[in-house]
Amino acid sequence: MPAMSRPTSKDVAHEAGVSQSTVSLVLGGKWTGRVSPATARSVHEAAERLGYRPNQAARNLRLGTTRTVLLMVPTLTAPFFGPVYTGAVRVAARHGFGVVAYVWPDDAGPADSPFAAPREAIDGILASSMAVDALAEFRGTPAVMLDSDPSGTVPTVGFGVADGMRAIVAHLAGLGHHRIGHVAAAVDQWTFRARAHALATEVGALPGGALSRTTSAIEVTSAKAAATRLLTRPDPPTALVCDDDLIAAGAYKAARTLGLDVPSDVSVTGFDDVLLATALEPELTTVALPAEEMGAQGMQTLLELLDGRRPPRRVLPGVLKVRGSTAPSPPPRRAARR
Amino acid sequence: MPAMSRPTSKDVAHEAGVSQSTVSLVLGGKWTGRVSPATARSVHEAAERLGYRPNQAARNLRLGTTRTVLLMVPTLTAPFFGPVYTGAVRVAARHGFGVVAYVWPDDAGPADSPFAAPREAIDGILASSMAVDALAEFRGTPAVMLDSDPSGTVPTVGFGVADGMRAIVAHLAGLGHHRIGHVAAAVDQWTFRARAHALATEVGALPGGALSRTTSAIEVTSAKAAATRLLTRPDPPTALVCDDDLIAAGAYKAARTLGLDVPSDVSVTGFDDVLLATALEPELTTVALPAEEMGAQGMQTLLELLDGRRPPRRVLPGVLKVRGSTAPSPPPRRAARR
DNA sequence: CTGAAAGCGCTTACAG
DNA sequence: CTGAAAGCGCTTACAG
Repeated sequence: MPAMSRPTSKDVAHEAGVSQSTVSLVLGGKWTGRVSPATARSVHEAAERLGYRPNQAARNLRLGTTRTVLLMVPTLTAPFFGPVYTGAVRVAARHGFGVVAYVWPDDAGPADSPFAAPREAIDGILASSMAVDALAEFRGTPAVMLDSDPSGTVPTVGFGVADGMRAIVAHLAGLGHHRIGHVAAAVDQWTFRARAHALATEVGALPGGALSRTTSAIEVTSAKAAATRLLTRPDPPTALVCDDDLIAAGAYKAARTLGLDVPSDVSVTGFDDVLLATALEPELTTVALPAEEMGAQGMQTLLELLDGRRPPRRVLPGVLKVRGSTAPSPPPRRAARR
Repeated sequence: MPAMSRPTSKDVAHEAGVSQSTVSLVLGGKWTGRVSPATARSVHEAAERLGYRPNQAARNLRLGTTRTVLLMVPTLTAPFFGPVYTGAVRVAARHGFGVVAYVWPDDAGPADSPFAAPREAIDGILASSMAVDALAEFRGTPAVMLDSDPSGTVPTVGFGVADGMRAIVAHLAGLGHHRIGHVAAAVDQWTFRARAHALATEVGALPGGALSRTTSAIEVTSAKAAATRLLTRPDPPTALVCDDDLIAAGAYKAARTLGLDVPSDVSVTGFDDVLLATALEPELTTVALPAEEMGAQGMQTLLELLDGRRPPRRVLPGVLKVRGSTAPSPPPRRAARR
């Protein structure tokens, strides 16, 4: 045979001397009692010989389903999304679904063509940490939003972010802190707005509570600068509450550069509990967010949705991990000098 | 209209009072000069009204292409793969391709069904950090391997891993180190075998060079234990070469627990230069691997392959980043006590 | 136990 | 400028 294209089920049928239907039945595993074992074997052999693999596009078209779910995330560079994916895959696999990750928005832009391939050949969408309007162009596709604004009509799985902040403030207050600095993530996501709101509320309710606030990119250099701003104020905070573990790492650097010890001069807390949290010295007090569980429950929710059910809104509690970066508030001191 | 399924181009045609072909032409953007502007407008309006979105499966079947590439990675939890994805997307977007990430092997297992959906409805595969046989079940699909054994027949894009190790050893030797400990990653990947081999060769070529070696999972606790083993030997190394930045973080912890200062008592190096490297104190001397560039060049290579060309093998140099974790070798000392 | 036929929803020559 | 028809490669009733 000369250079030829990929074999189809027709080729297999011809090779095995049977009809296309028989090939489909056999290869689809639905042949017992309908096709003789001998025929089945010869079909398998023919398929093997030809290196046949079914065309998914045809299959999807015929079946009207892809058994594939798209996990839409704003970035794959944050350590948070790996576990989310892993959790989603775990439950998807049990139901014969595949999960594929997709970063949105991407550089391709929607202007290119209204036919953006990977976004459509799917049965459902799991969208993590996005604004609701991200789903606008997917209307009609069943979707579940993760770690996002729960006020919309789309089912969500969220974290108990406010409770997490509450736990941090309670912990800090118990150590005698009441001048708190918030190094907030300069990222326009619901979760960070919720964190800021909860923190402000909690510190406001604290006797003598004083909150200072600045924002930072989720990145060490920027976080160091931001923390430095807070720490060099006239009446500096004794504890820095950071929106993310990576920001906390920047706060450590700021403190050290200013000659302050973590935690005896200044306490630092993070959020997420990624690998970095225990790689740091001292290990970081932070709120662990069950990212993998979020992926799992998100997929669970999506599966229920695809099943025609009305899944409940789910909220996963964050867990405060007290480690070495928080300690009793030091006696009042002057502002550190740069 | 009662509860109905998703509209098709036929529905749009009917709504606009034109034929299916006209709808396809208009919505595909190939209408100028072939369809009157008025007709085109009414098609667009009808499509809008109905919330029409084309069925990708049908489109893919008809066109025989998906303009989608699968990025296969062993995990999404390692910080390395985010940039690889990002780089791949960057060049894919320029060519109208989408990129979708897929972790393999996954829990689904191949036993479930020979028809694994997401793996097939694609034009090509970018497989990162995998054994060659990972591609076995994808035979026929154009593929490029990243950071993998280059000895096979599949085109590859790799890192100059050996040169990176060479640079590390040269740097360390220049500081007077010759007793080197290798905290190797206990991961069966080509890149780590290449690192081990290069390091052994380089240290072997060093006057008085002595290499000790142990392995560790790519994870802080395991790395700490591994580094401790090396550091508590009778004639301990003065420098620890770690296969990964995260392992280096564990080495820091081991040193501190043993009362050793990094870098004055023991130098530590990493590999990769992920965010963590500069979050640590002292900042980590490591070899930066251009992960994003690998993704970009990998996609470039795949595009060439899809184009029927025979792309060259590409190698990207690692760059030694000298930071605070390496210093001149200390005078000989006794083994540290646990 | 096996085959012929229809049809999933597109796109693209081909006619007119 | 517009439409009717074929066909991409499957799967699934339906006949026999």
